[in-house]
Amino acid sequence: MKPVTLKQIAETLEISITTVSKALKDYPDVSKKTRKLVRETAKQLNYRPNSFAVNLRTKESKTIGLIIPEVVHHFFSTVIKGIIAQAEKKGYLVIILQSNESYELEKKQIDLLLSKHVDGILISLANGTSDFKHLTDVIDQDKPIVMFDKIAKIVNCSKIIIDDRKAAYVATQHLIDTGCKRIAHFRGPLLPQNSIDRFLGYKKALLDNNLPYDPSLVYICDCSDLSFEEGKINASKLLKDHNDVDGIFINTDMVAIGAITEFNKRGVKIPEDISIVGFSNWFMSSAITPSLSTIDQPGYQMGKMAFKQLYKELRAIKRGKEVNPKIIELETSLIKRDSTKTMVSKT
Amino acid sequence: MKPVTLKQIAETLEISITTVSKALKDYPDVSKKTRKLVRETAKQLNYRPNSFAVNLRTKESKTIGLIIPEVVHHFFSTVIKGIIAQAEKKGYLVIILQSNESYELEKKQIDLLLSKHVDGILISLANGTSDFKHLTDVIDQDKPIVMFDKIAKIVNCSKIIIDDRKAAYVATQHLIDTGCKRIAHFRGPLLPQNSIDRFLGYKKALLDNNLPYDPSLVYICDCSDLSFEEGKINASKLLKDHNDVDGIFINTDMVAIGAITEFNKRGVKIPEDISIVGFSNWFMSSAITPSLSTIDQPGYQMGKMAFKQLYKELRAIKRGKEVNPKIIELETSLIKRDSTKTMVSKT
DNA sequence: CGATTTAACGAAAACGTTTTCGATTAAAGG
DNA sequence: CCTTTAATCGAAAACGTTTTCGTTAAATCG
Repeated sequence: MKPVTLKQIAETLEISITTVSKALKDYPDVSKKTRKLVRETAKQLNYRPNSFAVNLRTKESKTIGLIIPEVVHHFFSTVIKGIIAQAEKKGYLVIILQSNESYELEKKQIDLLLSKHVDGILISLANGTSDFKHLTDVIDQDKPIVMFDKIAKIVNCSKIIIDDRKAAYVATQHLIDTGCKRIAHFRGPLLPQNSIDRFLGYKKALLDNNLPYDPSLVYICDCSDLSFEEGKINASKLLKDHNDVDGIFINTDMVAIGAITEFNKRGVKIPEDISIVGFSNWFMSSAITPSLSTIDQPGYQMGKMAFKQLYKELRAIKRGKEVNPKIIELETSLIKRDSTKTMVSKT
Repeated sequence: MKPVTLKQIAETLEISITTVSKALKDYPDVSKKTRKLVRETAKQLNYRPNSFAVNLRTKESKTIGLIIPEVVHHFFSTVIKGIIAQAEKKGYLVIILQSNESYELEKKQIDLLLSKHVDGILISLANGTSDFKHLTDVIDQDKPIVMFDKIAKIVNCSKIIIDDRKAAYVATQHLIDTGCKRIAHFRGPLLPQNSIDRFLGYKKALLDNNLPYDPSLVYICDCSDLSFEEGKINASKLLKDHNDVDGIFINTDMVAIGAITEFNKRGVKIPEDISIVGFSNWFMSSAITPSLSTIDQPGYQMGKMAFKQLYKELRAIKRGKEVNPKIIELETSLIKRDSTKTMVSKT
């Protein structure tokens, strides 16, 4: 029950292995008759090219690696879906690894992927990653790498992102437009770029509207798998520390929903007492009461674009051409729901 | 900048390729000195074994395939996480494919994985799959396959499951114990085994408690990505059709949460008017108000066990031993929350 | 009819590793 | 001093494919 090889086809047809190979790959120097004959017996014997041998010869595996901080996450799994779908279209398979937001793991996994000779790598950085040698190593090996969502500006490779700063600005501006005067921010961890950018967008919106920036109104959360809880905790803290806050821009929908849950429990009315804007447009944000205004973050498209860009570079490298990194910015949009409304009392 | 090979190490050390290979693989017939020497220069030159060549020689890729109906799904992504984590421990990589609940795609993907020569396959079946030749094909090729969650009883391979029937029975019994007399069921699609089993468990619990089984109380939902909406829709229908229902056992937490949202909106009190039990213990079920009683479905452990079993079979096959399929049943548990409470008015 | 082109095929090298088996040398034993 | 044994090493085949380059025979041309 050994798998069928070119050799066996060659033997049953009493021709050479070379001809069989050529026939199957539509080389011009093989007659129509033999070509047809080979094709038929190949199908009959259920021949499958041994991909190991093909890989060795062609030096490519038609496989890419994907490193993601956390698989169990609505946004990321949406990105994964986009990547897989697009890759499959082009005949590529995707090996997924999870960094668990750990720089050490991320490093090991890059190494693992390189040793498995994937053709390219897609990555969204771990929160803790602040050294980038493992990433430049990939580029040095002439393998394309493209980052998405959580990127490092300093690394010279293609990136698929959204304008977190602008989106955060829009979100905060919306709170201001609906009458909020004292706006808090539940931000993400300190390191990742997008968490920084969202904070900066928030800050800039305040200043542009002549509202004072008060650092004590900024709460940090890890955004780990406990982010729902973090939302509740920070909501409690906020109520205790600042009873004059009338709006919050929150780094993530899940944290926002935690906060809403807490506010609901405590009888704080949304948006009458406090308006809230989240981020990412998680589907639950339209389900909760009150429904959550948020920024739509196009995960599926991000995955799609990430692979498309990688594919471009894959082909460029194959042809020996130089690739010049591209930064693709995807559009976001503000989705207005019930957690923000223009209040007469506020205006 | 070509990658370093055994040959280059051999040349710089002026020994044979054979010895280099043996030194790196700790063969006994190589002296400590040369072993050390080889090791050092290998590290120095940053040698990585060419996995393509290794694959070709050893006939294994240390890679497994994973086919899942839908990646963007909390339960499944939890399973994925378990699989990846366990696989990484054993030095295996995971290629993920998504069947989109389509039998045709599933078939193609199995074929794709086989042609890529993965060492084994993990699969959770698409809802539409009712023919199993593509699966038995895998077994015929002497490659292990193990199913999880959505399985086909008829295929002779290992399976990691929960006792859906029992769990559904427990859930329904809990509704009865808390005083419900007329219990509806929002079930999943008609084909997949677990949706059938949950329905049967529901039915059996009714009959065992001398409650009549009324088919008109059973509502079907696709459990696609719209399941939240389905919950709302079915909740509305139920209110219109049967105003005497006092309990619902719902196939999935997400549908249940949709239903709760709808009931909340319409002023139907949970659990006073209607008690609800969901299924899977999605983390949002503890977040919603009222919090949802549900059945805990151990996704991470399921993924872990699935890979472990596959790994066992992988090793058995490698040693030429016969594998006898195993069916592993994971424990579930009823989690009582606020959507079910013993009501004086009901008892 | 001889010379040249064209069509069809095959031999063989190469990809980089693993592993078997034989060869060589030195140490041990008689 | 010769034979046996152990310790090191290397030659070579094999894995299955792709691709270059020759070779042969038939067809074309002047």
